[in-house]
Amino acid sequence: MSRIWPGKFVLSFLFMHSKFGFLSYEISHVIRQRFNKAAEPIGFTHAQWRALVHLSENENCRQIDLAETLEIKPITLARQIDLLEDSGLVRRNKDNEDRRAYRLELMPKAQPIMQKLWKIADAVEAEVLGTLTRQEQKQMTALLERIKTGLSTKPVDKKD
Amino acid sequence: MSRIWPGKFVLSFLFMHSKFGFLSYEISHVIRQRFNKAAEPIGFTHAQWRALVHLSENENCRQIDLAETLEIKPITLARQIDLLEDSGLVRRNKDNEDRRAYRLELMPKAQPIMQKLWKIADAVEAEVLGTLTRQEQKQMTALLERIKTGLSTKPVDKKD
DNA sequence: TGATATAGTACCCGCCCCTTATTATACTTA
DNA sequence: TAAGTATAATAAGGGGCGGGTACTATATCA
Repeated sequence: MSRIWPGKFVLSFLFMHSKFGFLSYEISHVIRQRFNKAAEPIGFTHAQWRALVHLSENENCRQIDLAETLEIKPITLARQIDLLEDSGLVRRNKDNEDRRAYRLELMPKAQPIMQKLWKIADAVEAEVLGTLTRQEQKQMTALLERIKTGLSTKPVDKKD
Repeated sequence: MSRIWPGKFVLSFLFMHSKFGFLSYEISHVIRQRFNKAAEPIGFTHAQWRALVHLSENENCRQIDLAETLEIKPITLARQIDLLEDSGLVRRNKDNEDRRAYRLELMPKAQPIMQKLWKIADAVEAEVLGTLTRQEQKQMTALLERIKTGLSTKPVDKKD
């Protein structure tokens, strides 16, 4: 029993488990941290930021649709919308055709704030992605896009 | 004022902000969710899992070193170690050379559990990465590795 | 009309991480 | 050796983000 390996369990790694999960988590974690720190003076978090951006890409949508886009539960989104509404960046408009639902409207006040937040987001990403060439950055973003697309077409194990 | 764009703020995207931050977050979020759901019967979370793996790669390290590896604060790690110690997977050994510090030891009991968790992690990743070819998976992991390496060599803005 | 489904939310909980302050120990320096 | 500083770990307490369940109001279907 040769004990040339530094740890008892290192053998597990001879089978080359992928570390994609850890890597993507750690990197996105760092991005979130840095964004939150930089955006704290403006008073917004990464989660609210994410909601804002996805909302701006799909304005006047219902909460449930936005929640699905964000891959979070409606109740979780409701909290973020509460905050954004308190800040005056978003308004809940009663849906004409379905009185249960709201349509989310981005208020004009959101524009300058989103510009600031984009600046922060871009700066953080530039810092994080700095070690890659532009070519590599594009490549990786494309790969991630494909993964994400694959996720939505191949749900976990919905029973229906 | 041509209003051919679906939303008022879509113009922001003409400048092609990178969505790497969102993408990495969303994907890692899905991975965590699926891992946690699958690992719940065994009684461990993704955070504990992460600690276990990094510990197995660097056995007998001190908490502060492991915390740095994990990119979390020592107090945050201490909680995870509490749980892992309660489960009998990890033991805190007093450091001979520094009586303030502990050396973290993986207990034999950890091995079978880690095997199960690796199975879950591998399955989740296989599912998530399924849309990419093996070549592309390697490519992307390599790129992420480089990003992560770049992160540690270029800290946020430590003042020292 | 009654049964079922859906949009949103209130309430409560868990996980993960943090800030600040504290204790015990180590190191440094005078 | 004594004082001051730095460090490893922890206690206390809190916040952000997310979920489960159950509820209300409305919609839809039979």
